[in-house]
Amino acid sequence: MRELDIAEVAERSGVPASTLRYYEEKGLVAPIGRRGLRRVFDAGVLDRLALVSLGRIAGFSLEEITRMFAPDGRPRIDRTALVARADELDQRIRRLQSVSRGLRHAAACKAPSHMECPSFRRILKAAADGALERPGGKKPKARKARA
Amino acid sequence: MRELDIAEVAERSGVPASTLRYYEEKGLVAPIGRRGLRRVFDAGVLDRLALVSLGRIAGFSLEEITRMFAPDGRPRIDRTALVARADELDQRIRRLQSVSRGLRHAAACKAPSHMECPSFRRILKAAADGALERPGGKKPKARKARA
DNA sequence: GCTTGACCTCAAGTCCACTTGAAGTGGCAG
DNA sequence: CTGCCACTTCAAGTGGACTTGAGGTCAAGC
Repeated sequence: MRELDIAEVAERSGVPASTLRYYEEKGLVAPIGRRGLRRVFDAGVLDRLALVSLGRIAGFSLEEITRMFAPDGRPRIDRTALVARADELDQRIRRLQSVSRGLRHAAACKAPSHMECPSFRRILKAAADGALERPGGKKPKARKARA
Repeated sequence: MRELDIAEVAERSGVPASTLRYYEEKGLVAPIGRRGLRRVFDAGVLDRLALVSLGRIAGFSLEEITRMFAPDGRPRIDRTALVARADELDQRIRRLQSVSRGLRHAAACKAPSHMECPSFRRILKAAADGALERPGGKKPKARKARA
């Protein structure tokens, strides 16, 4: 079991030391001890951080991630919740694909105004429709689309 | 050309009046005039807002959106930049797909610890590798992955 | 033993996209 | 003409995720 000091963890994970302290405060990671004042981490923290990273990318808040894989300390996860999240993520992915198509269309379309193009409008709508009700917390935007 | 008051725009777009004022301040939308103090919007603002929404979903900051489709006022867009953005977005989508797979795998995998599973580790790596260098501004996370 | 400087703590600051609140204005129904 | 209240302005507040700064500690090399 390798012991790492905070600078090594920072270097190997790419997560700044200040962030590591912040994560510790939030209960996302924990040093296995101290050498004087200095934190001593187990190399396993790198996996932990990778998991945090995964969660962040998936759109979870730190708070959610904390609850997810560390109610006690083990990476215990509610499998049902995970699948639900994956479903949400897939939904988001589909919208992003719409947006990507929209961007490419906008780049290619010769119409003077993109808004005149039916296919662009359709894409726009597809992307916008999903804009409501975000889980992770990126952009709720519209709660009552049309009265 | 229909004229809308701020409440109508808010209702039809789902964007709160406070946000519309904020957007105006940021140069994202503009009323065509005033009736007394009150803003009067052209119905076209709805398209504009849809475009803003599209941009937000794509991960652009308001600042970027402003520059993108309104250097002067028309929806002038740099097509090359758009394609570049679409490419970035596709890259992001691929990472998200990795994350989705990771979540589903975590939910299904019977290994006591996910970290023991090679396929999970692979997925994790795929997701993490792209975690650097974000455009829109969601999470740069690591600037110097490994020294 | 002394200096060095990486590490520590804690409070405050930053960024982004908004939201909220207080105080004021004025269009329009009655 | 009056009064209501939807609209206005401007300043300040919010929240999440960090970062920064001031001031302090201590392990280690000289």
